[in-house]
Amino acid sequence: MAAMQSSELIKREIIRRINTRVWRPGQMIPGELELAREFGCARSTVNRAMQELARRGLLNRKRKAGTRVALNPVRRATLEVPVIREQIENAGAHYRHQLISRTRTAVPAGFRAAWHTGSRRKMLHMEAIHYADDTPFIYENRWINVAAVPAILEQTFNAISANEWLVQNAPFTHGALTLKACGADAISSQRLGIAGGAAIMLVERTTWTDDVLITRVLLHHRPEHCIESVL
Amino acid sequence: MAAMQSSELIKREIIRRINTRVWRPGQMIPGELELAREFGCARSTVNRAMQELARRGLLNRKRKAGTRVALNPVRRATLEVPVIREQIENAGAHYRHQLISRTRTAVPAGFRAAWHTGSRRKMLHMEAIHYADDTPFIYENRWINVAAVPAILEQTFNAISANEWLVQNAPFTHGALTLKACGADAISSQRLGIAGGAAIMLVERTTWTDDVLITRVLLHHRPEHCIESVL
DNA sequence: AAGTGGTCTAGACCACTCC
DNA sequence: GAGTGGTCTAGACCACTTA
Repeated sequence: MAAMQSSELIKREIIRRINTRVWRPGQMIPGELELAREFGCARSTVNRAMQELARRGLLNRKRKAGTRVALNPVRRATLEVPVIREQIENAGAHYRHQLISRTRTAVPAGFRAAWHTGSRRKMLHMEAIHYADDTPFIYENRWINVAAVPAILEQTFNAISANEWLVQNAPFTHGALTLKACGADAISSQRLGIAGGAAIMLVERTTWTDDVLITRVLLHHRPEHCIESVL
Repeated sequence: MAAMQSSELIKREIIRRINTRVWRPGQMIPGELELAREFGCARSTVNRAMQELARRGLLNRKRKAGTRVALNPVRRATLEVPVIREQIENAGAHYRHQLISRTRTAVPAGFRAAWHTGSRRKMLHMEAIHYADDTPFIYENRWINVAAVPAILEQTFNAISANEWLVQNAPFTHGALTLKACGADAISSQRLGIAGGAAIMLVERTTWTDDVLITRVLLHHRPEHCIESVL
């Protein structure tokens, strides 16, 4: 094997050997030292290449046990989650949002289990509609933990949506995303101006910083809405 | 600042400074050398930490220009796309699949534009149902480019599903994923044993190796199905 | 032209886990 | 216990971009 120059080339060569069945699924492949000798580079260069491929799911690595080609490579699709305004503007439409309600409220019973905060009256609930060229695009139903983001109370959300304000002012350490198809209920069909029962994409996002809940939002999309991603 | 020990701690410290507004969105942050001195570690350790955060979208890095805190951090959700069998078994259910049809056919007119292959009679079309504990979980509607995977013709798909066979035998270089909510049509509602018009999650996956199309599949999920992910 | 990040090296020590 | 990957260091050179 000719000497290679970078971890990028090493990655490609490893992928090539997997795809051409030189190394078969489940099979153990040579260790870092051996590959470093073969490729004429330092071990850490091979290490970087293999860690990247393991992160992508193509390799399974274990200390002492070595590195194996993944049996059923778990593909990961990367979904970009932009601010709603940018999502709409990137589609070439004019963005506008409208606040519908804004109340301090108790946490709905169904949420309380998932809520890590004990207090029951410290939630800000709000509804808004995001328009793309005057067509309702998303009906947003959001709860915000006031204790985590006290500055939220000073916001009117006229100039900037809660979505965008939170992205800029309440960074989170981790979050969960759930996608579900569901029939539009009375409220969301009215908000979106669509027929009741129409199939809509419901996106739920919840974010925390260090186990303190920041916000939970339900995004009801228009029926035609597609979420696209690459593998 | 006390000396830190690992790139993991450095990452957390950087995140902390971003979250607590020590470093504000859009602001330039110190260079690798300066942080390495502050944290009492090698530059490459800082480099690893910052590259990871840039990959996550929290930082924007440019040579010579330095590193800045991202203005509107585009969050990326990582969707795991496992083999359907594993998806069902991981949910604790018994997996079973049933082939419904298997014909060589022309490419449906609606697809031909997206198809990069000119030939019209070289497609294998198949339908299957994936069961979780004897409940129809996914109705699969798949087209396979025979020219790209000739060995597919020898498969009966009794012992192994097309999904799993392709994952193991037809590695792809890139793919596209589309998620959409739609009402069940006559066929899919019958296949899944659900009411017509019920909101179901429709997943479309298309994969290529080097611009040669391998397969395109429509997965019709049960109405309750949720797709979960982390941010 | 100069300063920043990107990558690589050679070596070291450590952590994990299989034997 | 021994062998593997995980991480770190100190130094080097290079690539890119801004000034």
